[in-house]
Amino acid sequence: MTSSAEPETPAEPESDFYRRVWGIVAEIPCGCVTTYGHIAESLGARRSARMVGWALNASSAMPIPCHRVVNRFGGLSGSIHFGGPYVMQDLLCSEGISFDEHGCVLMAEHLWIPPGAEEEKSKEEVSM
DNA sequence: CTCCTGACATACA
DNA sequence: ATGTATGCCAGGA
Repeated sequence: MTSSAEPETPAEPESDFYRRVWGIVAEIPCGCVTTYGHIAESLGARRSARMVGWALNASSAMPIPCHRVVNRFGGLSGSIHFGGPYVMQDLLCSEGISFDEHGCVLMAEHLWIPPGAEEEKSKEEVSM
């Protein structure tokens, strides 16, 4: 290797923010789903929940289970960009995830919280 | 170069 | 409780 070649980062395709999102989404266990807010919160930017969605948009060419990322309502938001919400339902269904009458994921049964987000929260109840 | 939109969430009125 | 407005950052027109 050339001595002046960086070990990595030949050219950051996207912001580190994106990679962070992909890292978390990629950590989502099978049969579980997470929400934009929780991902953003684990990143320390709960206000940037939008950016999380953008990161997923850029992850179209990445091994990121976007179908495991749902909105606060448990609805498959990214399903639209996948070419069909039914495609995702079948995908999630194959992972053992169930849906309700509205076609939303049963977050109460499959909601997964990324590591770090749990520590950040619980700050409003501590002031007891 | 500038403005708006965009796969959401939260806060305030 | 509902609705409107804003925030985040980046990409597209």
